[in-house]
Amino acid sequence: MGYSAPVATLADVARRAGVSTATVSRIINNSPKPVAEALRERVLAAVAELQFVPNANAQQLARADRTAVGVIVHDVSDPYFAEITRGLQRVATDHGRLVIICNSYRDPERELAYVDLLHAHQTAAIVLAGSGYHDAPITARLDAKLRIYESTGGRVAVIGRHEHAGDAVVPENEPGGYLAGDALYRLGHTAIGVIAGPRHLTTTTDRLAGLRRAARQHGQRLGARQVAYADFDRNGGRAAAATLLQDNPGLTAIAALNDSMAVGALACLRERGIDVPGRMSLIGFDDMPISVDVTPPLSTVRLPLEEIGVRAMSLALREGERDAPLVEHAAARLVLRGSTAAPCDRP
Amino acid sequence: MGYSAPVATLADVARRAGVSTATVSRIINNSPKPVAEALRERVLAAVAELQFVPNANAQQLARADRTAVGVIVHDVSDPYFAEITRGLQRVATDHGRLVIICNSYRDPERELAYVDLLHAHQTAAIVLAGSGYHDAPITARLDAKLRIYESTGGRVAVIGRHEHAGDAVVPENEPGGYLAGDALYRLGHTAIGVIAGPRHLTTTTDRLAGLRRAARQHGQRLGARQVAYADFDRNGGRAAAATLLQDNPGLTAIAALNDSMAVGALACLRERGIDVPGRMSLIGFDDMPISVDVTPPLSTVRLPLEEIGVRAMSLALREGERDAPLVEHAAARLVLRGSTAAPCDRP
DNA sequence: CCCCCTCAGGTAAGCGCTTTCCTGGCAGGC
DNA sequence: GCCTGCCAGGAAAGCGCTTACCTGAGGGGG
Repeated sequence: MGYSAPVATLADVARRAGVSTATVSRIINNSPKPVAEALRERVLAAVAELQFVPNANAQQLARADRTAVGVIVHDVSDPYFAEITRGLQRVATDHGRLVIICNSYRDPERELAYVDLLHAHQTAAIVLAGSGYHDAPITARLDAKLRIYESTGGRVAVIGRHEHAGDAVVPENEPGGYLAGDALYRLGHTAIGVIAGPRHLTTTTDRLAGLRRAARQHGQRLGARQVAYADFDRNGGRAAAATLLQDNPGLTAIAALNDSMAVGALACLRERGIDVPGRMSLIGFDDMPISVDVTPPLSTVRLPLEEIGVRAMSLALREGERDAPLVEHAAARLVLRGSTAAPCDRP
Repeated sequence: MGYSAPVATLADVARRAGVSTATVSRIINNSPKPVAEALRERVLAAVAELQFVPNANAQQLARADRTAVGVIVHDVSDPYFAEITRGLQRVATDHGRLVIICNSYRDPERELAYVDLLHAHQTAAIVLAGSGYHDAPITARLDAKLRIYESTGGRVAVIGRHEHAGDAVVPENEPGGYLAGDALYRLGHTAIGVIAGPRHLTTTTDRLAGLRRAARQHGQRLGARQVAYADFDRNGGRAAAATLLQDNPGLTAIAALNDSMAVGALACLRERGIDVPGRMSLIGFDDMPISVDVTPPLSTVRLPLEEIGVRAMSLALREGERDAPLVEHAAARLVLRGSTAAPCDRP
């Protein structure tokens, strides 16, 4: 134990079975070339005895085909990406592909490094699942790396808005933002606060743009104090809610740019004894699985996350020459649950 | 576009720079062997011009060292595994290791296949994060495959109880179950129902065993009707809660064997207008991040999930000969929040 | 009865790197 | 001035497979 025995190779198996390596290779790969049954059995026996496991690197090198696919997400443990990943995985597995999941942890440099890494590993495709950045140098470098990868035969599909011309499935972030805003204004709210994600993410700006459009259409506008930027997670939402409350005494509704933040906001509101939706309406974005289980259940804008994953992987894996890039949109849908209501009369 | 240019190789770079492949290799790998500055620049320029990205498979094959590590989980999108994975990733990244995440989707056959796959890819270590199975043939095959992998120099660390002698970090499932049961009995409950996970998972039986021990100690016992088995997720919990309610009219408390199921049970209870904890106490297990955000906040048994991941990866990556396997325990801790209370007097 | 075709199986040339070992040029010492 | 030692750089041998091509034996037809 702990003693590292010499690894059995194809050649060992061949020697043991008294055949050539070519024959062994054909047998373990179910090559179409016919092989006598007796030989096959001898070889299989040798494989078992030597506990031979073919070296995948050597196989990859010798074969021409690329088989694995890479996925770059911000963080799999974030429910948003977890859902998308589930969809990605499903399709990849159905195609018999191994998926390599890379977490960039929202670090653009790491994202770049992962593109190179997946390129180096000869993956057949890369799916970029994170939001795009408002950062020209990074964006340009990313695009360049993806192009190089594509020029060597790799396929790329991105989720969301990226400065990369190619296959993409883009969630309707702007329309979704509009839906959330419109719902709130229609209910009669006029003093609305927004909990936004990091400024440099396109997801943030797109959703926010939708919200602003709704405001405009209802003759309102979102002032600087009405928008609090924070991290796209529960703690970010909680902190942003506190800021918003402090800066906008008359607030009657809050729109959070994702559900995690909304849940954080809910916690903040609960601590302060502010009834939702009695004294404050709250709407989220994404419709993560747990959103129905908080109290009150969260009104939100639903994005078909798993489906987005499915479609992105399908694009990445689609056959044939791609004359023109395919851009699919994933519809946002308003889901009204218990956390939104008309504003109460001022007491 | 879409036109697959011939991929630049090390040899191309060497030719372009007018040096040997050995020199290029040394430069791009920062080999300790000194190289004249002029050459280095020429080579780097050629690398950039040709957009050379080294073939990782060829590198792996030529080098002796194994660098990536593999992780096999049931499902990354399950919060339980998402948390563990976060810990695993962090440590691996700190060690500069690429992590390959494999989702078995709770299919033992797929788990076996992934062990082979990770073996084939020459990963330095495999971390098995899912629960063990009560299924002798599967268990034996898994153990055999892991042994073979280890005999070739691979390192293995498992999380939870598996029939594999080796490094492990095992969550205190039995003690945790005891903690949950004891808390309920101490509050005065005597009619307790249990929402259990799949019978064939060791996690289920271990937690249940703890619960039974608590019952015994309080002069009670858990009858067959008091235990409902279901899938380890929200829907499973919801269905199981309904069954329990139907079969046990006098029930005053429910222990769910994980938080997802507890959340499902909560939904069931809410639908039926059964107040928690007024008419029914509820306790979960794991303490997932969202457990504080449901209403009432969930009492539960906390497992340090991310830490478990950290420790498992540290074990897998530890240096040196491993004379004896290291088995670490991860302590379960009772966390009482709002979903548990003394039983109300019968109305 | 011989020739040629067929086909199972083997031979060997890579796949794209790393690394050991070797070479040739230069400086320093006697 | 010649020999030794040192060092930058190159030649080439693999790493463990796959596969195009070759070989030799057996069978059928003329």
